[in-house]
Amino acid sequence: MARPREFDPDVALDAVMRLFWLQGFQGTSIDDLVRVTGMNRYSLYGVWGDKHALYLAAVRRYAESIGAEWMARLDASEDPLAGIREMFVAMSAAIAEDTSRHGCLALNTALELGRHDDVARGLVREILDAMQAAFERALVRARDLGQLAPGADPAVHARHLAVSFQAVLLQARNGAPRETVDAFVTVALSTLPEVSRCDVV
Amino acid sequence: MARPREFDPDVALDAVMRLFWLQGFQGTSIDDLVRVTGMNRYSLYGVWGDKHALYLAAVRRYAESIGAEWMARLDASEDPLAGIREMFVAMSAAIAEDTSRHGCLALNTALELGRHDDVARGLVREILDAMQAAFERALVRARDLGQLAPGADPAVHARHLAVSFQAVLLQARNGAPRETVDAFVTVALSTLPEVSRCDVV
DNA sequence: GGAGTTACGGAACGATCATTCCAGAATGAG
DNA sequence: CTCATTCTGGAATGATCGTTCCGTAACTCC
Repeated sequence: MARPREFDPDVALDAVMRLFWLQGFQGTSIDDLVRVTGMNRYSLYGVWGDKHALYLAAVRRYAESIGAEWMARLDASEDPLAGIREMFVAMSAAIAEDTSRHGCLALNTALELGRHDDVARGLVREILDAMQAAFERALVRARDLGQLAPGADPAVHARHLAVSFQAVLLQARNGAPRETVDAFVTVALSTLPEVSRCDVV
Repeated sequence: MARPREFDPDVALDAVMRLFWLQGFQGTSIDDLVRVTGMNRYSLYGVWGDKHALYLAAVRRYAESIGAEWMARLDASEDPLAGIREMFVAMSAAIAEDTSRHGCLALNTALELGRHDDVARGLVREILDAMQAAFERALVRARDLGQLAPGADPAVHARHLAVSFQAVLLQARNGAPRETVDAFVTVALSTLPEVSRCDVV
């Protein structure tokens, strides 16, 4: 019925997401987005609305792709406590290799827009809450498997793990030396309320 | 010999620092700075140079006032482990009261400018390293007082504490619920390698 | 094949930005 | 008082920003 579009909105949004992830909201111009998507400027407005709406769409895409992948891997781990450990180790390894220091789009959003923008802050909160919930699911599974020390509160430790994971991601953007990240992860993971010699006594 | 300036550079830099702290580098215009300092636009350039140089001066001022105050308090604590605990508790309390979500200027800088700006990143690194060193001093003092479990490495735990403190500050900007911050602090502080019943056994 | 609809490329607009220029005002030295 | 010097208020500059308009091209349906 009309001229077909020459772009794939999904592919384009992915490119947009990656550019915002790298450069931030204010640091990315519409010209940049036109260049990276190969799209027409006007079409870009037609599909997603203005820059702010496009940014929110990119953050949602981030949550549904990058974020969901990490959480799915955690949920799929047969040994939940080992899954949590692997998650931190994998992230610190990923950081060490990321010379362009992406960090985490959700945290970047919280820092850049969160103070003024209630919608963005709510979106970030959803993402972080989802991560916290994933940690809590893993801890509850661990408890049911008898891996947890009695009296340990999965909710409290899930909060700690979620914030700790954010701390690691912050170091990513920050360019902290690997030994700092490793030292942090080691000590942070030592809080996992696993059944240990000490508790058995 | 000439017309005297109508402003105090120290007072002005303080106001500049607070505005950058709240609004970020890109989020603060020269007009904003003119307004908040009451200074002349041209004088502002004359004293500090361009916007970027002014921002770096503000970050240095932040380190020398706000940052140094926290570290001095830690160094002054008679009971070093208690001093560390109080530092985290005081910060989470301060966060809960700060409805405008300042966060930490050093971390904000790392996130906003750190990817491109080597000078800014180096400056932030100095600040964070200084904080880590302060934690390490406290832990070494604790060890000398016999408060630390044998075999505990002050350097490793100092890294953990420094990153954990950053994590708390991140929650500030983020607007996380107080219970999350409290849960994190409680668990994070439980890693302090204090002599305990378990170790005595 | 013509009509209607949608996408395209690019120019154009108004606002805001960092930075600089300029004319007048305030001071101290001679 | 006069002059050199420095500061002040505000206008001007040039670039970049997000957003919109417009003439043309490509496609489907009748």
